[in-house]
Amino acid sequence: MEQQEHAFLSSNTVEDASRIFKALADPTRIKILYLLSQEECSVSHITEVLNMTQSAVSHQLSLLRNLRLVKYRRDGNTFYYTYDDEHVITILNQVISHIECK
Amino acid sequence: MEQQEHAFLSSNTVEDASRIFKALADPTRIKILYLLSQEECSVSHITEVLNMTQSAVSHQLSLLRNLRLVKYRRDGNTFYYTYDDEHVITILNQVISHIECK
DNA sequence: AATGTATATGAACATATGCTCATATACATT
DNA sequence: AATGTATATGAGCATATGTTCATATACATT
Repeated sequence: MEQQEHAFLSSNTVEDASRIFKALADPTRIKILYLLSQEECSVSHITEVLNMTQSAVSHQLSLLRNLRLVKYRRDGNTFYYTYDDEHVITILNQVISHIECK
Repeated sequence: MEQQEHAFLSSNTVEDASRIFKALADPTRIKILYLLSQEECSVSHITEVLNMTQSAVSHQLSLLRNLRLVKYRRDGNTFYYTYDDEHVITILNQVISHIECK
C-alpha cells in the first residue's frame, strides 16, 4: 500500500505469460507448433520430419496438450494432432517473421 | 533431399526464436521488461518494486543485456536501464493483453 | 586518502528441463 | 487369442536455469 505507484501486473498474469513463453522457448516445441500451424500431423509424421525419437516427440506433445496448445483426434492407432490456441500460433509466427526479415 | 516436402524453418531461425522466448519465459524478466516498457528505471528501483535482492536483479539485467533486449546509461553511481528491442516489448504486451482480457 | 554507495560478477547450490530407455496401453490384423 | 503397430508414460540422467552469498568495481563524498 505504499511502494507501488505505477500499474503493475498481477502475479497470475505474470505466471500465465511465463507459461506461454516457456512453451515456446524450446526448439523442439517450436518446430512441432510450426508444423501444426501448417497441417494436421500424426505423431509418426512429426517424428520423421523432426528426426527425433517417438518418445521425445510424444513427451513434448503431452506437455503441449497439458497447456491446451494442441489437441488430437484418434483414427485407429494413429493420433492426429492440431494446434488448439490460435493466439499462440500467431505470436510464434510474428516472432519467426521478425527474425527472418532481418 | 527427400523427406521434407513442406517449407520448414532453418535451425538458425528456430534457435533465434527460442532465445527470444526463453528471455520472456521467466517471471522476473517479464516483470523487469514490463517495468521498462513503461519507464526508464534504475537498478535499485527495479530491486525495490520487484522486492528482490540487488544481485538477482543485476544477474537478470546482465542476461537481458547480453541478448540486447535492454541497454543502460550511467549517471554517477546509478545505472538507468531502458528496453532496447521494440519488437520483443510488443510481443510481451500482446501476450499480456491476451491473458488479461479473458 | 578513506569511506560510502550503486551495481556487477563469480561460485555454489537447488530445482527445472529435455532426452533416453524400458515398458505400458489400446487398437488392428491375422 | 496371438501378434503387430502407434502412441503414451514413468524412471533416470545430464544439462540448464535462477537464486543466494561473498566479493569486486567504479564512482562520489568527506
